[in-house]
Amino acid sequence: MNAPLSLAHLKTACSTCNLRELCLPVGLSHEQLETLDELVYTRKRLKRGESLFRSGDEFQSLYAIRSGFFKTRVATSDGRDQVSGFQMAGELLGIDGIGTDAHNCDAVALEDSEVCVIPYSKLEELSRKFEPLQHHFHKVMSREIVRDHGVMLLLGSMRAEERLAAFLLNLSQRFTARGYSASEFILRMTREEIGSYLGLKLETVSRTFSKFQDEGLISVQQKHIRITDIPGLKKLMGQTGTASC
Amino acid sequence: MNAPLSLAHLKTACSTCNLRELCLPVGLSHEQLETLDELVYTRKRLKRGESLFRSGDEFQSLYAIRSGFFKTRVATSDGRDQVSGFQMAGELLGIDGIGTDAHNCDAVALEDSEVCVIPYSKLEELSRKFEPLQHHFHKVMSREIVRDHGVMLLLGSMRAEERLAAFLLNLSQRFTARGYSASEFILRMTREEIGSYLGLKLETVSRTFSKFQDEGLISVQQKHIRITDIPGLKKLMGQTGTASC
DNA sequence: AGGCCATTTTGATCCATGTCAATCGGGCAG
DNA sequence: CTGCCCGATTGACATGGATCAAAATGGCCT
Repeated sequence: MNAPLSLAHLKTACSTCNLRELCLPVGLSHEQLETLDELVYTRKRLKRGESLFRSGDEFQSLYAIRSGFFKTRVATSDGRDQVSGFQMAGELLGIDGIGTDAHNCDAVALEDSEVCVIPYSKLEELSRKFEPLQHHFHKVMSREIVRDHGVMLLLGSMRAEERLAAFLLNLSQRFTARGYSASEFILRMTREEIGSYLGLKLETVSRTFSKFQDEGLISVQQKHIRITDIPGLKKLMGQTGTASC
Repeated sequence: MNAPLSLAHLKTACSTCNLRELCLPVGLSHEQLETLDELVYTRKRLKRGESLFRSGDEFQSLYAIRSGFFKTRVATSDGRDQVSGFQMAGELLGIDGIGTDAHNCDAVALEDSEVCVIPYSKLEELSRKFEPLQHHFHKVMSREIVRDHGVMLLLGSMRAEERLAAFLLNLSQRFTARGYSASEFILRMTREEIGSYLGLKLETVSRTFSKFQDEGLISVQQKHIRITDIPGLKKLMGQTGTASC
């Protein structure tokens, strides 16, 4: 009776999660990590297409992605909307809700996914007791702001080709950080969602992918992407590129 | 000898600052406020055109604007840059630096200004002891993220007229919150800076202002703006507009 | 007070991307 | 296995905003 219980505990523990180097616990010692384990009571599974939360929902928890892929989407009052980000394993969803106690965007699973539910009040409580957690949480929020500034830069001053190149390189880098191939991956989102994120129409995204292919930079087949010339893509966006996006 | 000292203290105290309803102390009781007073040791004055910090500078402190007007500016590695925001009294500068321990943008005074220097380590320390401060600081960061999403929406899906309308309405609202006129104000930034922020060229900004004037929505004379038809501007951006920008 | 230079305004033209439309292709349900 | 349907591709054309250019305005420094 003891063994199964501790096993169950093990399954939801940050201290044994293989994403701990990417997620909230990053940089904490093993002992510190165990303190964190009390943070996550529940997990939640979502099927492709399901929403984790929607704009207007009461804010209660943050969510750490354990597996899967999400998009977040913001909307204007007149019905237009736009993808504000794509999130993968180890990344945090829901921060937008803290400021107003209600979520300000929709988070939608783009494939079957699983998230760890982090009650926000608990996170605040723990991070008051526990300096490294506080510090790291602040860093996560700050980096989100810096990332957003990168997207603003992209939307405000880059041409379609540069936007797509930046987008692909960013995905590549994030896949690399997760131990996947830097040059070959499956796009979980549609051309329309990419376009929405990058401030382009889906036709422009499609055409630009084709153009990259003609130029030997990538090979595309529907959602399957292989980057064949990473330096070439980087050059396209004016050297080494921005840190974020 | 005692009196001058306490007077000097009074001058830098959050508890007596007339911006306390807009700044970090918002929503705190008077007693709680006095705890906050130990946060701000120094103020700093800047002349128009001076930088408060630059991208790459070591991150040490946040800055609360006491008076004046700032822009922040992010840059790509290939030299392009873009205004990422305009900040006025009561708003916080420097949050971008937390994530990497270095600033990621430049903050430039657009008029002679004064800021309160908030040592970040002190803020973390105090907000561990002091729950309402922690909570409010998190809210400030979260709202910054939501604001950025609003700008992304604007850059990604609005036309020039809508962007300008949103920009003017946002300024109007923020001036109102500070007790100034909602309909009449001085633009502290140039057309080029407005254009940079909104992803437009300065000529487009100028033309669109002229168009608004022809349509009776505003009257412009160089940097002096008077909004004569607020509902008209709102209608232009598809009803009541986004919360942020 | 005067003059200079930055900023703004306005005009003419161009081009990147949007729009509209048709076809194609692959994955999934039955 | 087959057909259907959603998403992707490609083409033709339209257009909003960029670009290039010139003139006007006003703030600021001497």
